[in-house]
Amino acid sequence: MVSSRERKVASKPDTREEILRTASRLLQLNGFNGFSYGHIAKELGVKSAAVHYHFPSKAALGVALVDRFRTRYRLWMEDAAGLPAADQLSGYVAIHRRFLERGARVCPGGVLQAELYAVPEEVQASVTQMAQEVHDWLVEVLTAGRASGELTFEGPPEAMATVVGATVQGALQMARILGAEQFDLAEAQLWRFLGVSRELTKS
Amino acid sequence: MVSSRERKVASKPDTREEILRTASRLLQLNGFNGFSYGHIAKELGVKSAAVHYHFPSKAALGVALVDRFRTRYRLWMEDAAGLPAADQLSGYVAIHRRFLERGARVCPGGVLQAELYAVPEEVQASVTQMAQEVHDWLVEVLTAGRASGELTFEGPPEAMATVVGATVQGALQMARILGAEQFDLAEAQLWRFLGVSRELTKS
DNA sequence: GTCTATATCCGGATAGAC
DNA sequence: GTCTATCCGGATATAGAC
Repeated sequence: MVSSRERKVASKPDTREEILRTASRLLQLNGFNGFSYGHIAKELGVKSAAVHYHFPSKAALGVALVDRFRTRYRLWMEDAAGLPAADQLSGYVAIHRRFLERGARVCPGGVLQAELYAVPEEVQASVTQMAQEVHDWLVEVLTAGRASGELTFEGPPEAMATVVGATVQGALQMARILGAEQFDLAEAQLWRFLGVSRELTKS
Repeated sequence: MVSSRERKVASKPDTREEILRTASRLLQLNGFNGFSYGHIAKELGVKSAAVHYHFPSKAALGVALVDRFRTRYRLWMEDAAGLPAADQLSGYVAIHRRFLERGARVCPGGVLQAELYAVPEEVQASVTQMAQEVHDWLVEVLTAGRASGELTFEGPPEAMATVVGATVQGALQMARILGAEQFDLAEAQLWRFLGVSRELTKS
């Protein structure tokens, strides 16, 4: 699927992609207002003007970051669509736990929500869409999971979705201070509330 | 409060205090890196140099903000110490819901955790202490509450504390995007998990 | 305590050479 | 595509007058 035209001859694996990866890491660590073109450029060994070439404005960069994350998310959801509800939820948690493992990062969506009114409007719009999509997905999975008998939680799926999403986001941020174990504790607790014995669905 | 001009000349209730209140509001709305001396000064109708007089550096201002919040918290905890566990937890949630009501703000502690590595070290230290204190308090209340039979949740109090804290923080941030109702849904769900019928402890 | 003025630096952004 | 050079504005911070 890779066109023959764009084979990178050894040491030139697409600067644009590297920018996105670096920026993504910085976003997860420091927040949107906690990194700059200069930071990205320095890490990549280029000048900030080069970054501007690929992303004219920081708003554009922010939107690209969110949309990239959003796309991956959607692909993953489609991929996991057939699985049991518990497995889908397990994957959802695992995705977030990975942020933690990669050096105390937090979810890009979460940190952008926290500083929502301090980021460009275009970015706000993208974040809003992503958050809504993820929330809808959670509601869906929880609804189906309970209908099929896989899950046995109480209360409306809508409320449960908010608790699951908020717990994951919040625990991720909290884990930086209280330690990574807190995230695992929170996860274990969620499984109890969902009526799932975790050992069974360990991925 | 009223549309009539505020006579700031007549009533002079400590500029320092007004700075803290304004900065606190901006912090809750935009995050630590989302406001400046200039913003504070403009809102108060003074120059930024005046703000520097009261708080020499932004780190100092940040620490003052956190410590002020921390102190209030501690006083409130002492105050509520005698109450039933459900009432204490209810108050805890209410404190946070108030942020929401005051114009889609989030918890200062929460937003600082989100951008933790992008704030001055002194501020990080204060935030860490506050978060630890609140967490310890939650564990205590939950432990005592279950021991007394008031609460009937499953799992270790430690894990439940993380879920409660994370849910509140996360739901607050999420409510900006998904709507304030989400916070209430999450709260209701928490009460279910705690085995408390919410109507009884409505404050 | 607050002001004016200023120093310094940084961040976002653009123009044009290579 | 990346560089050098540069502009602009904003942010932190300080000095000294009032």
